[in-house]
Amino acid sequence: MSKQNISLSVIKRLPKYYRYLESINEKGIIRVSSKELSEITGLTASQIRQDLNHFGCFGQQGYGYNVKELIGELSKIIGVDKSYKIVLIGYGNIGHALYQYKSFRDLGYEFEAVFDKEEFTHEELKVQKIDDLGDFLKNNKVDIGIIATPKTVAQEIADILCEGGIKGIWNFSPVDLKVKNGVVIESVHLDESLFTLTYFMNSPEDFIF
Amino acid sequence: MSKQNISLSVIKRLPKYYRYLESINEKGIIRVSSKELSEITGLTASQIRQDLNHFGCFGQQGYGYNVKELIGELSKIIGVDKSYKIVLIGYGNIGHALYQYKSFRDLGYEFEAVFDKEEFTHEELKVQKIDDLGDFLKNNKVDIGIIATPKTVAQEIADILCEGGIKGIWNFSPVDLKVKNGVVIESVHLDESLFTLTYFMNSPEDFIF
DNA sequence: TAGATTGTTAATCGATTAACAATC
DNA sequence: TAGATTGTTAATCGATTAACAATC
Repeated sequence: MSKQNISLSVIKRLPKYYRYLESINEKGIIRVSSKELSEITGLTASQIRQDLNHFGCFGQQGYGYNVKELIGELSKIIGVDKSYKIVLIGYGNIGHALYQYKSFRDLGYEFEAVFDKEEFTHEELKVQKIDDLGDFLKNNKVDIGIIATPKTVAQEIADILCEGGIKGIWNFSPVDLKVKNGVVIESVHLDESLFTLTYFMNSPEDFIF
Repeated sequence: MSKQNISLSVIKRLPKYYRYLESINEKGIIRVSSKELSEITGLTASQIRQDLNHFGCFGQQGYGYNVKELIGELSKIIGVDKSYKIVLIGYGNIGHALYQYKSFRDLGYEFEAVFDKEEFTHEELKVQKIDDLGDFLKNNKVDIGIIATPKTVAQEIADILCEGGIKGIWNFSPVDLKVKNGVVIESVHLDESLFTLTYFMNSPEDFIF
């Protein structure tokens, strides 16, 4: 039941469970079985039960899972029950979109500061000069750095973030960053996603989803 | 050597190969071995060779792969050698960012029209009313629909897109869309990505990447 | 109690890695 | 030719699915 040895495949499914359970909960449903979850998620009931059992015994024989309770457990497992302090680097198209995205704030992800190449003010938001990032991190405890810069400077920014004691990087630039052990990287490679779509559009015989 | 039976794992790696090869090419490097590719991508040489051999014999014993040639082959396999016509639905934060993103245009992805709840004009771009999407698709051949709407209307939009004969949907709303067979869905679930990051930030012992 | 459904072990399936003959 | 490196088969490893005893 230790957290050790849990595979990436399992972990990547946790947010999906969380999302479906939230939508079930919004409908006012109290309990759900792995079979029912299987039907709406498209995963097998067996896999759902085994995934959850990596973290604990949240169900009850003959009953299934209590929706609210399971959401609570998943929140703790994923860590969305806590709040996180963020710095955003790169206030271009994507950076701007992420900054505006309200859902993340509601979940407890708080933007502490925004940096770009040059300092400027945009609708009451003071965007700071990137040169001041290092100092800012020295004086403020920040958990997550979002990199939404051109790929040419992404690694450089990552280095500053690591040096500043950040715990995780959410990377939107199309490069694979190298960081010291202990810092977590999660990348959103939009180019790769679009290419995957493109591949399948040209391969009508491929029905592996 | 048929395209049948190629697993999703393999296909998801193709864009990565493409990206690394482009960067090697930019450095003016002519040839590359699977061993060298292994070192920069972090994948095993064996896996790289086996992945590529699903699509053809692009290498040469004792030499390796010609960088430009392999890029050309990958372009054809992925389908980035062609151009694609896009409609964007939802011109909010993310929709706006995607519309502005220059790289995609350079690669041959062309925005034919943009739709939102109400029609309006923004910096010379005429955003059309969503009610006109169906008609637009009847009169224009469109390949890809990008959904960047609130989740409440995403499935409804997907239905209109399918009805309109679209081939692929790039979905940014946090739902799993259901479409008729033959239409390809690729979703970018930002919430799931952020949750995965969050999970690992709270699990320092987990070193499975 | 009888029916339902979990938690968990065992069986199957698929993906990755290792090895090496072929050959440039 | 000798060295390097591919393409491909076989071995290993890991993830998914099936099955079922436990039990609510």
